[in-house]
Amino acid sequence: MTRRFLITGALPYSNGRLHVGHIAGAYLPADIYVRYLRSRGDDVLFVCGSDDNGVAITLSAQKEGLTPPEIVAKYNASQQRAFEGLGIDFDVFGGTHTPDYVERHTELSQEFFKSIYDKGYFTKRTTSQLYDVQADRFLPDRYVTGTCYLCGAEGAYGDQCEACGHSMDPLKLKDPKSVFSGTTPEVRETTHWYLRLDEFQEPLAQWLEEREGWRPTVLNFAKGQIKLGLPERAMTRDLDWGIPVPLDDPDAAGKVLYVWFDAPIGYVSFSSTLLERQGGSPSDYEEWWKSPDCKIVHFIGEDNIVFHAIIWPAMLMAEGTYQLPHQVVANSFLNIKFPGKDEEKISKSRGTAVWIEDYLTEFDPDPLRYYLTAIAPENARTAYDPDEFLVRNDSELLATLGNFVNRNITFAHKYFDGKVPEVGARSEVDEKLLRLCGEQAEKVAEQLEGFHFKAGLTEVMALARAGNLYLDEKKPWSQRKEDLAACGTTINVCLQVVRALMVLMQPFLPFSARKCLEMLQLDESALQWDQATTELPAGTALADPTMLFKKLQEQEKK
RNA sequence: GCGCCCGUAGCUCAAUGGUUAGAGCAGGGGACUCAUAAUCCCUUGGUUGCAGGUUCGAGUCCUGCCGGGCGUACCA
Repeated sequence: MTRRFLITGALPYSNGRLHVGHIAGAYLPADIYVRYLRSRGDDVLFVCGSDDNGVAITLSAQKEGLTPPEIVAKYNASQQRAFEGLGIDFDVFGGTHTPDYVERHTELSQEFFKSIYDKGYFTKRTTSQLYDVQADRFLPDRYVTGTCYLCGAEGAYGDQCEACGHSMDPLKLKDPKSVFSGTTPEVRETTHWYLRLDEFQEPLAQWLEEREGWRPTVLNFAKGQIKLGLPERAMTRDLDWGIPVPLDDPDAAGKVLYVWFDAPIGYVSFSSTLLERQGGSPSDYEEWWKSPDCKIVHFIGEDNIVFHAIIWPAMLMAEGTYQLPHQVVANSFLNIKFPGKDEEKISKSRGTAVWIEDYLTEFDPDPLRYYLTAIAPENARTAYDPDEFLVRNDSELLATLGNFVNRNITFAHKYFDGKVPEVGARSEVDEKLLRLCGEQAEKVAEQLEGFHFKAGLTEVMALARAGNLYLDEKKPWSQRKEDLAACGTTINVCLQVVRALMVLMQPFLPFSARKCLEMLQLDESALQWDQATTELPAGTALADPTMLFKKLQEQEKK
């Protein structure tokens, strides 16, 4: 029976380019999973897009001398280039304030909000907040500085004093200044709508308790937050950039939805836009989002756990007609280790990032996909090391996998007229290796079904290693001189392994799998998972060998 | 300060409380030559951060300590 999956990648904020951390965290594992599912014949919708709303967009825009729509367009395009270059192949890459998507997004977000509103899960509340008269805007806590009223340190932020670590009430800060204009803000009253998360504390706790197969990091964090208690959270903001609050109430005038309220709805609205574009009805998204036979899997980074494992499910519970996520897969952050320096966090401002667009000017996508999967921060933080990237490309990816494919294709060309040689009587050694293809296919599948991408990749490499070992045992370069038929059998068996490897590597290394496909002169359907053990007939003509991977380290001559 | 997470070989990572803690890479030695000097075999390497405790049995559970990280801008 065909399974159905709706897979999402966390919406990247459209005020910056993508770096290796983004990819390792959410998008690469999501893409691997999707490619795997598709090769199994499952029905998959793979959805992503940029997160275009919120105060940070307006600030970034200001900083770059652009309008919000301009900065959104700029980075949405940049991100799409990066994804495309890496072969991260979404069915749709929308944007919550991007032309072609914003209309549907607005509509669905407002509907969603109103639905929760009608059910009484919002509290309308008026509070005092600091207001920057000159900049004509309310100040988020983080955008106020002043003197800490607890320790007296200067430069405390409205949400926290970095000197003593205490959280701050921005209204109590001494000598407050707006980060925007530097002027002294005044206190004004403002009204917002707060989501009553407390109403969902019990249902959420219960729901999380029943989750199976979730990573402990996700569950522990979410359960811990719930145990601390879920305060009401304002779901509206005083801002002129975003989705207007859809209420007739005069207090709602000029206000927008909190960016984290509308962002996850982007998954839904992009789905809707996509399905309509494919000739369906805009409401077709309900077959994915509201049908229990479809499994929804969110891939995110660790900073998103609170939203995807608590707030978004709470929103869904409040709205009432959607199903809850089947899985929330979160990776930890990826640190970076530059030569001669200590491991450190990826930081845009300190320039300690490896940008995807930069990477792609120099290297092919698959080596990065390989390396980022091999070091994926699935359980704990790991570090990206540019030198190690080169080493692992040369000594693992190229030497073990690429070389195995290459030596067999080349051998067939040299001694068997560029064709798959006839297979004679197979020995137990031959049979064992052929069996291993199926066994490894099962192991890889099992790991991927459980979201263990790193372990899955290890099993792919294990097959390549077994192939190399087999070659060394059979020594076809010697067999050739003594018994050409036996030699043919050996190469035939190896080419079966090449075919299996092609199928198994496809989710991880799609570009290289395609090269294999071309060398074996097979069509697309050969990449289906169950084709891993389909025998490549003797006599099949092979295309000229092409290198799957390039050597990247400087060769020290000698 | 408080809360949470983490600490396993030089590096990246594994080990439902159950034999002697395992792989890959890197290092050392050897074999081979089809292949991108790739491959294959052998090998070095660990007081599982430290100290206690529970248990027939602890890398795994508990307590304390040390170290790092997160909770806090840019950020997955």
